[in-house]
Amino acid sequence: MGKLAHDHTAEDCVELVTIFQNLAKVDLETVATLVTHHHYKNGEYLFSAGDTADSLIIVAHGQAKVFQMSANGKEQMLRVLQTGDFDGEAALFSNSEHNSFAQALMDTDVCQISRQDFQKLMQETPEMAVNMVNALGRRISELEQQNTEVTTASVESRLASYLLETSAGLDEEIFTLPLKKKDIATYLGTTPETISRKLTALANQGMIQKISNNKFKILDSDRLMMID
Amino acid sequence: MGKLAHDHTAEDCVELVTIFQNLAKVDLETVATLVTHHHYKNGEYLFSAGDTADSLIIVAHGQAKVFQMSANGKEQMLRVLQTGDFDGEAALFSNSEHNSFAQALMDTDVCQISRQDFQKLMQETPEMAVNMVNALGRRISELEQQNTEVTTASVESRLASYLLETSAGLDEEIFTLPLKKKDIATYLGTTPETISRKLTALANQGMIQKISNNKFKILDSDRLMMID
DNA sequence: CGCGGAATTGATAATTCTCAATCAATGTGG
DNA sequence: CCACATTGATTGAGAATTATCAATTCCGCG
Repeated sequence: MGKLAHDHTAEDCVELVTIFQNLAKVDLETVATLVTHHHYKNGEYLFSAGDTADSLIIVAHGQAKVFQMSANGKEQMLRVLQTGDFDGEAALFSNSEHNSFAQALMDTDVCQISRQDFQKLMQETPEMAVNMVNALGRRISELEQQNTEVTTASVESRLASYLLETSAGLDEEIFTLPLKKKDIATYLGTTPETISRKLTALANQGMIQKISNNKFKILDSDRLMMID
Repeated sequence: MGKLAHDHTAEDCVELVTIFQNLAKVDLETVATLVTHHHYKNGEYLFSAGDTADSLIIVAHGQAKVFQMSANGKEQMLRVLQTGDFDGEAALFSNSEHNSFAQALMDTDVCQISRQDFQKLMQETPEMAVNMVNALGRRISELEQQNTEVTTASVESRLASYLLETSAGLDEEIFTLPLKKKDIATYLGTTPETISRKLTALANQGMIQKISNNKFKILDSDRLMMID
């Protein structure tokens, strides 16, 4: 019944993910038995709006975009789930449906725990609940930050922040944008055309370098931060 | 040492507040012993940026606005704490400073629990931690919703939503906006002038009625919801 | 090699901001 | 209780940013 020790994906789930950090070894083993994992190829859906939302979904490796569909059929980007990020909705509210979509942007490994198991886990492992509270708190800060930016800063400034965030934590000088311009646009609250123009503007001002369509190099991060 | 049974404010704290709901009677009594309470008059500050953030702050009665100060000295509204709402920052992250201000908008009663006590409470009362996770989850949903609106909808639409939210849950036909136009403006990501004009526009279209400067009446909530 | 989605570019329109002036409301001290 | 000061709200006119619509162009892929 138990997972094998060489089941790397299951290990990733409990090791990589912040909400499972600082847990006692026993608890980690418990978690491992409750977790199932799935693989998604680029473009496949982790879940869709209307699906029953009955489990916590954690990205063990890869990237997935989470977006909503508005009444007129337009996509609204919510966020990109990176390795270690999770989608909370399902685990938090009882018997709800997903109101958003999640789609893999590359080959992606996902861990899942059913809401029931997860709630029990929190009851039995307060450490775990505290971790969860911290993770949610961090997400709230992010969202408040993002809200402030959207209501305050110009598109050029928001785009600059986005480039800095996206490139952060990468060793590589040159980085690839995971999203299409259309998605970046709805994420930043603007249009693909404006993204195009502003990227060109930033390049002309010597702050970034366009390598290809979706590959860029940051040339002057200080100046990017100062925009607006 | 224990609180008296007639200490209404302390009771309010544990009874009104969602994160203390569904707790066993014993736990409620524990909570009551850990809580201190304070009263603030209109305009007084609950905390300021730079203050040590070492306790969870819960509004037992009244209203307070939470805002940040940008580099150039402009206020950016973050949210209005209503009765039962809390400011999490302090309780969640260790030894941090407040990066925002909270100011009472009317006579306001506040309950406080030190972070230390609150963390211990979560460890010992998993129910409590689960409540907290739920509360934070709800806040995340709100913020995501708000984000989507700001990036998607016109000012007129956002203002309409704001009016509907603000008036919701009030029996009274006529309601008073708790915030000054300046604050509503930064909250919605626009300017006081635009707020003024859009309110006039909504009134001209017969969707709302201006009673006075900050008193309004919703005439056609259906149409308000449909804007944009 | 050519098809098709994505990106770019251009021209124009719409929304919202900014700045400035005026007006209203609120509170204060004599 | 009134004149004055102060702060907030409104209105107008012009400017700026960004959206929209349309036309190419680019690029990956079968």
